[in-house]
Formats: sequence, C-alpha cells, structure tokens
Amino acid sequence: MSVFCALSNEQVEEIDNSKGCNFYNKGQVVFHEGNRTNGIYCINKGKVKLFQIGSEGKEQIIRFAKPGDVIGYRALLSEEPLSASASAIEDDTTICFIPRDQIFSMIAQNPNFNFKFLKMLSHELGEAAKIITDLAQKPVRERLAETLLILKDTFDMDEEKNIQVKLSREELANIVGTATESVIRLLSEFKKDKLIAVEGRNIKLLNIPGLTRVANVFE
Amino acid sequence: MSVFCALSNEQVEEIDNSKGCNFYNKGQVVFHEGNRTNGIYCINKGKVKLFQIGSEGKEQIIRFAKPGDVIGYRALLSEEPLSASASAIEDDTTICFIPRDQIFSMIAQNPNFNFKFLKMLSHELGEAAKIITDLAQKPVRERLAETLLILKDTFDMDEEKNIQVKLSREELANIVGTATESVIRLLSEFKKDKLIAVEGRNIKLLNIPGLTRVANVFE
DNA sequence: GATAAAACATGACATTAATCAGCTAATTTT
DNA sequence: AAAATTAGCTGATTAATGTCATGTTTTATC
Repeated sequence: MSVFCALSNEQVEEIDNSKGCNFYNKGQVVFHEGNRTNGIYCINKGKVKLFQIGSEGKEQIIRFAKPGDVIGYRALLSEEPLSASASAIEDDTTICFIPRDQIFSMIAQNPNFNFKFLKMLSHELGEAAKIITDLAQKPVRERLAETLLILKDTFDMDEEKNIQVKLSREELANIVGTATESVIRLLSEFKKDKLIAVEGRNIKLLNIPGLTRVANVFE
Repeated sequence: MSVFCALSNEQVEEIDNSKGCNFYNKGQVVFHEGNRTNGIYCINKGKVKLFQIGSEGKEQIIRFAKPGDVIGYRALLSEEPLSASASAIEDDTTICFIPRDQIFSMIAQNPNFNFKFLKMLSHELGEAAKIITDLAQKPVRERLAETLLILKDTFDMDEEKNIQVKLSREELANIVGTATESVIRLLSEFKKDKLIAVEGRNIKLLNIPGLTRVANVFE
C-alpha cells in the first residue's frame, strides 16, 4: 500500500512525466548519508537497504525498501541531511526520483496524500521505538530470531518457506547489532533445533511458532 | 519551537476553549501503551517520560517531553494503539489534551501546521535511527556518556552545570539499555575522572568535551 | 522520631558475546 | 584454469556486562 495510491490519475501522470528512473546493480549506492536530497526515491523493482555508518565504521542496517516503498522522504521533509545511506541489494534495482516541488505541491493539494505521509512517518516511528526496546533489552539470540521473522514479513516467503531476500551473514549481523561470527553460530543452532534450514544465503523458516518463541515476541 | 507556533491567534484560542488541562504528580500515568488515544497531549509545565515495557517487564525510556512538547501524536496520526506509556517525572506536571478533531481540522486548514507536523515526525525518525545505531554498536560506557549529553541538550544546565532533570539510576539504566549497577559503577568512574560531579540525583557536567570524547560522538 | 521501604553502592561471580586466529568453501578476477 | 579475494565456519580466549548477594544510605510512612 504505497503512498501513491492516494493520488489521482492525473497526478500519477504528472509524476510520470517529471520523474527520472535509474538502474542499480547489487551494491550500488542510491544516496549517501550526510548529503542533501532534493526529492524522494521510489523503488520500482528490486530491493534496497538503508544503513548508517557507526563511529567504528560499522554498518547498521536501519530498514529495507521494496517495490512501492519510498526512501529519502525523511530528509526531504525534515530539511535535514540524509540520516542514512541507501544501496541496492539486488541487481536490476529500478528507482525513480521525484523532485521536491512535485512532492510538496501534492502534499499541499491532496489531503489524502498528505495524511498518507503523516501515517507512514508515524507508523515508522512506532516501529523504530520497538526496535530500540529490543536492542536495549533482548539478547542476540532473540534478536536474530526476531530479525528473521521481520524479514519474512517484509519480503514474504515462497512456497517452500524461503525468505525472499538474500543477505550475507555480515548483513544479518548489521541488522541484529552483533558480530558476524555470532550470527553464523546462532544460525547453526537454529538449524540444529530444526527451526530453520540454511542453504547458502537461502533461509527457510521451518518452524515459525518456534522462532516466535525464541524471539520472545507476543503480539 | 513547538508545533503550535504555526497557528494563528484565532486557532490558538479555539484550542484553548476545547482543551482540558490536567495535573499530574511524579509517577502518575498520562497514558498507557496499547490503549487508543483520541487526541494529543501538550506539556504545559513539568516533565514527562515516554517508555515501553519490554518482554521481561523492564521499562525502556524512548524519549522525554518538556513544556511546549506534544506527546501521543504518533498513535493519533498512525491510527494505531499508543506505542508507549507516558508518566510525569516531576510534581505539578500540567498537561492539556487537544481532541482529535481539532488537530485534524487544523492540519487540513493550516499548511504551516501540517508541515510542522511532518517536520517533527521526520526529525524524530532521524533521532530514532541514531539511537538504533548507538544501541547496536556502542558499549555501555559510551552510551551513558552520550545519554548525559543528550539530557543536557534536552533539559539544559543551570549556571552550575547541573543537568536540569532528576532521574534515578534505574531510569538512567532504562535509557542506556543496561543494568542499574552498571550505571552506578560508570557514574563513579566518570566522577573519578572529573568528567562529572554527582550529588544524589544531581549530575553536574564538569567536562563536556571530555564526555563527548568518551561518548565517541563527532558532530 | 521510629520503622519500613526504596534507592544507592560495592564485591564476587557467571554469562554472554566479542575478538582473534586459522582454516575451508565459494566467488571473482586475471 | 589458476590465483586471488571474499564469505563462511569453528575453536580458543578475553573482555564486557549482567546477576546475585549484601550492606548502607536516603526517603517515605506511620
């Protein structure tokens, strides 16, 4: 349910005319933390990770974006520099750029679009608060289990329960906030406990209630 | 710079007429995580902490609010249950309630007010991302130093460099995401290193550049 | 003002998780 | 295809931090 579903057909056309689309291969940077942005980016195809670089130079993945999602709106609306970098995590990722004025004029003209933005931002803020509490209170094992479940919800599973996103062990560690070695060890544990199956970067969720129990999530 | 500075005099009056003010003593609950809200709360006097209860029943402080700040807007705008509880941390905290319809009609009518909200939400989101990276990557010592600096920025210092907020060791621990004992030990260390002076819940920042170095913040 | 309760403090100990080292497997480059 | 680089894996060790126990001080209550 993208923010753009609040637009009229004419407005969608207006955007289509002004926007510029770009292609990115895996690893290519969409934008850089600290820079200014003059519009927002809309993911058309592929997947993107948003991350900050911590004081020791380590990457912290803040969130992901998939087709229909927009990124860069936080910096645009707050008129601050970009708080995170974005890079493609799949080949052939296609991203459109919608310039600032377009966005601002549509927010001003279309109350629906405006409320969509308010809703999206405040929803994100709630998610961020949850993550903060988990990072502060849960041990690594629980956080990894929860991360797998969140990735499942974000990217879905195929018929064989494979999470539909491929991440390196290091990237998983950079979501969970732990060392790569810890992720490797815990994934083997989960595998031994028949909670998941692992084949390279493919992770199959064999026992979701079990994982939920490990993650200690009640909702 | 409160969101309300975007309002016209008539609009401020309109709010004044509809709003209800309440008094809270230290510890009294303003609203409860999980409940629905039908408006937003505006702090008039005093201080408030916003916190979530983690899976082990431990409190995680997400942020603070002081006079001029609003709370509860996240849940109102996202139309989700409140993601955090709020309680007064000072006696005689005075908080006004502004009903939902007021807020929504003002957002719709006053573009300035609307943009203030968008700006506030997106700014908060950036702050949350920073906190996530710190929690995931920085050791407790650095996080405590940073917390003291953030509290200073939020609540200011008096002429003698005392942070203008009184928190228990446990509450500090619930910001930093650590055990109370760790906070106690680290505060003594900071004291020994002449970075701070401590008298009960009064914390004096003697050496801010020093603390900044400990916190490992470059900005 | 005595008593109870809560907050603060400190030491000993256990546990978690990071770091380091070395090794293998898988990719990528030449 | 060989060489080089990167990713994944495992064990040993260390460092960081949480937990437990206990005592002291402060604050609240009767």
